[in-house]
Amino acid sequence: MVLKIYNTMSRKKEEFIPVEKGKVKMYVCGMTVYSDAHIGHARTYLAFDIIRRYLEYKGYKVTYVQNITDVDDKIIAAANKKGINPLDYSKYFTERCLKDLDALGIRRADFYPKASENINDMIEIIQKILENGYGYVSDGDVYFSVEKFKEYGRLSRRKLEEMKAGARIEPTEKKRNPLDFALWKSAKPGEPSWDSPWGKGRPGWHIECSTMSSKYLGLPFDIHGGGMDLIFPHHENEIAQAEAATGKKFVNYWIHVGLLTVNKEKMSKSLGNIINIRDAIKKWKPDVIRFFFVSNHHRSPPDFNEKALENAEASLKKIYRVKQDLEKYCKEKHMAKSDEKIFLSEVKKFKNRFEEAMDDDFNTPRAIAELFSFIRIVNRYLKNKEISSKAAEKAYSTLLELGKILTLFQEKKEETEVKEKIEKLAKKYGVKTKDKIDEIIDEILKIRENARKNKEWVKADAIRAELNEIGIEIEDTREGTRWRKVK
RNA sequence: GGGCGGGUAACAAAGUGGCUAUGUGGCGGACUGCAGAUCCGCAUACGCGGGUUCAAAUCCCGCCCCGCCCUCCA
Repeated sequence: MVLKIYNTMSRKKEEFIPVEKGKVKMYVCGMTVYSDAHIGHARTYLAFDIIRRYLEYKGYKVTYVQNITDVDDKIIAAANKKGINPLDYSKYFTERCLKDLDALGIRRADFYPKASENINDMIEIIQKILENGYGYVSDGDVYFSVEKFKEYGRLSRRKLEEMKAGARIEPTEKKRNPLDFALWKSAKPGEPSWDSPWGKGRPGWHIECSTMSSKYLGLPFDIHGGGMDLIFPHHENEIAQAEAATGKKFVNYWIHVGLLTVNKEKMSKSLGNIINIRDAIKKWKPDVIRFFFVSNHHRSPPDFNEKALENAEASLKKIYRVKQDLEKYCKEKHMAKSDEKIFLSEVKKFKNRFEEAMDDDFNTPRAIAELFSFIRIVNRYLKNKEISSKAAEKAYSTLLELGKILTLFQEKKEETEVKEKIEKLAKKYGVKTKDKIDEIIDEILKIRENARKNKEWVKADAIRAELNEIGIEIEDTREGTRWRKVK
């Protein structure tokens, strides 16, 4: 099966062919670290985490680089305001932001190069740009001359003349063309600065990505990504710089993810509606937030709102239930009632359809739809106990394998916490505590079973409610009471 | 003003020139002390107006509306 990726450069889905067979090199624009990571960051980095997971699933060896912008106007402003050294300030937030993403269950990239640690490489690239005639020095600053780069505007589909017309850019005497952008900024008091052939200063924003991506991945590399908002000017400028300096093609596939809104509004500082990851996970579990994002296609803009998250939570529960049911079924040593070839072919079919969806520009909502269709089939077979435990295991392993691509099933069970609560409950009902949680639960259910036999409904219902509270779902069936852990 | 992307049932969200998307919610049924889960079935769609076609929500044209970018931004 062929993987197709929607390439912003061509605005088409293209067959994916890596530069080097069996390997994928991807670079995603990372965070500017001056405050906590927010759910917009989460949306983007989760999307690329899943892209990376799927590429790995397809057998590619993926090298994933994400930069850290730790030298920047906003960082300097924020740090100076608090009287902290800007580099210390950004160092603090680098750790914090990465931990925020950890907390959400987003896998870390392979490399996190920092702007402040790659200044020399940036200077070299700027020198090459100057040597090749694409830039100029102006009073300690260095600028890129957009008119010299004939391809300028190709990614964002803009023409230089049109941009000038509607530009809101302040004309600067230092720039020859208002659209020229800074490669190097001369030092101002209170700013971190480095020595350069043009005097003390610091790099412009765009140059770090051109530099670090080519340094870590070589040119051209396969995938470059980021939020939609970065198409212009950031990515446009990155292309100009990298190609002007090296004469090589920069990137083969550009992937841009849709920007998140909150209650249909853009998330921005001015609206004051930025939701930090830290705050979001107080209200919603990480897996719920992840599932919400995965239910949206990466290129469309998801809207973060109460109802949508509740939906995600309910849907997720359904997935956890089959997982638990399959686990139990496998342990119960069932024999096949009839030919289970059909069931096994359904498992295979699910895998194929899932891959088909993911091969189509990483279409996670479609993959989820296939997942739910599969769940219905599994439930049907489980209900009638038609299949052997071995066949169930096949379904189970497939569910886990594919689910993990969508970042499902990665939550560590909060075993100790649950155990404590169960033990408390056991004590209440005079059940002797045992080593295994499962056994304690079984004991408690015996108490409840007795109550039910005596038609002590209040007591029986109370036990059920209490277990539910802990996350244990109770189900009375003809063959007795079953239970499962639901997060 | 220029560029880009959208408008799908109660909500969320895919997709597609004719064949059930999917999940949550709703309704009915099986099951059941109740509840829940599960299964079976049902209902509610494709912004508006034209056109092409045997057939369009899907293609074309026009219109309306929304969002994003053009300034730091994932």
